[in-house]
Amino acid sequence: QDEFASVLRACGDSRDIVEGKNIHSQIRRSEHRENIFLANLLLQMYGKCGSLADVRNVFDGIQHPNKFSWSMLIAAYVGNGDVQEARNTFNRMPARSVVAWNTFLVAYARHGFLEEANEMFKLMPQRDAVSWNIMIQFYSQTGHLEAAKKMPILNMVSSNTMITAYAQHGLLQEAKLIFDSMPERNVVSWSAMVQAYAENGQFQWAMSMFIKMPYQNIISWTVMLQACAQNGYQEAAVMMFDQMPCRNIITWIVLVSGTEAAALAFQKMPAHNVVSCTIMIQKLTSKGCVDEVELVFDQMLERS
RNA sequence: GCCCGACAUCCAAAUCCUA
Repeated sequence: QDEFASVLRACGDSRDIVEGKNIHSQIRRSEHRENIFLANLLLQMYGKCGSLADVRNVFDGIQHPNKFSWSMLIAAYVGNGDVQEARNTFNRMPARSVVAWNTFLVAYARHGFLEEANEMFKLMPQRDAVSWNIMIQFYSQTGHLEAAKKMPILNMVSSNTMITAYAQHGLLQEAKLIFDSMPERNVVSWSAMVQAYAENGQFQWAMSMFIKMPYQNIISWTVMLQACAQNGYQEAAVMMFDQMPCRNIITWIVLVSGTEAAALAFQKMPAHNVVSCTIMIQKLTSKGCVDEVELVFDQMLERS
């Protein structure tokens, strides 16, 4: 049922495990209780919500897991940092799809296991564009830019990854060269360039990219907001924030961490999490506001 | 028998951690 499917997706995206479990029991009571498509989406939802016990439970209830079930199980373990279980699953699955290989490759890549990732990549029976892109990202983030450069650019994601890789190594011209040579660009390409300039002190270029991009989303707005704050444009940052068509908790956090009026912004935030409280505590600590630190800290404990 | 067929893996935004 498409109805169940889209609600499950939404629960996964918003990490709403309560609603997710609610849907789960509705499915169990419905004619779809054996539906593997919905079972797979349940796996994904529980994985995103970080409930590995439920993931296992659902998986064990599937009579004949298909390739989607298996790779979602691996993805759930990888996403929650359980490399051991991801490996066990990978080893005991009957037929390993490219996606399963890729998903598991990500586990090694995220943990910076260079030899293991290289070995794995070499052993793969097939490699697709995603496999190569995982390696580009992996080499870049472990500081092996030369190795990353040797990889083929297969699609837009490869290019976007290389833009970020060059920018993180301070190589703006190279990043721009990739950007200019792309046959087509998406919002990620543009945002990556905005950030590339911003992080390398080229505020004007960042701004001009931001204005030129075909459309902005919440991430590009947030990147630009941070660009203002980072480069010392306090008023611009506040103006930016006020003009934004949409905001989420991360936007608010960037405002709190990047501007002078942190305490005020912190109070006005519609919601808080561990990160927002941590940043506020850091700010208050550096100013020696002992009482306020305790207040925020207690708030944070209450919440979790 | 063959082809096709919903759902999985990679890229851009926040603090620290991830042995």
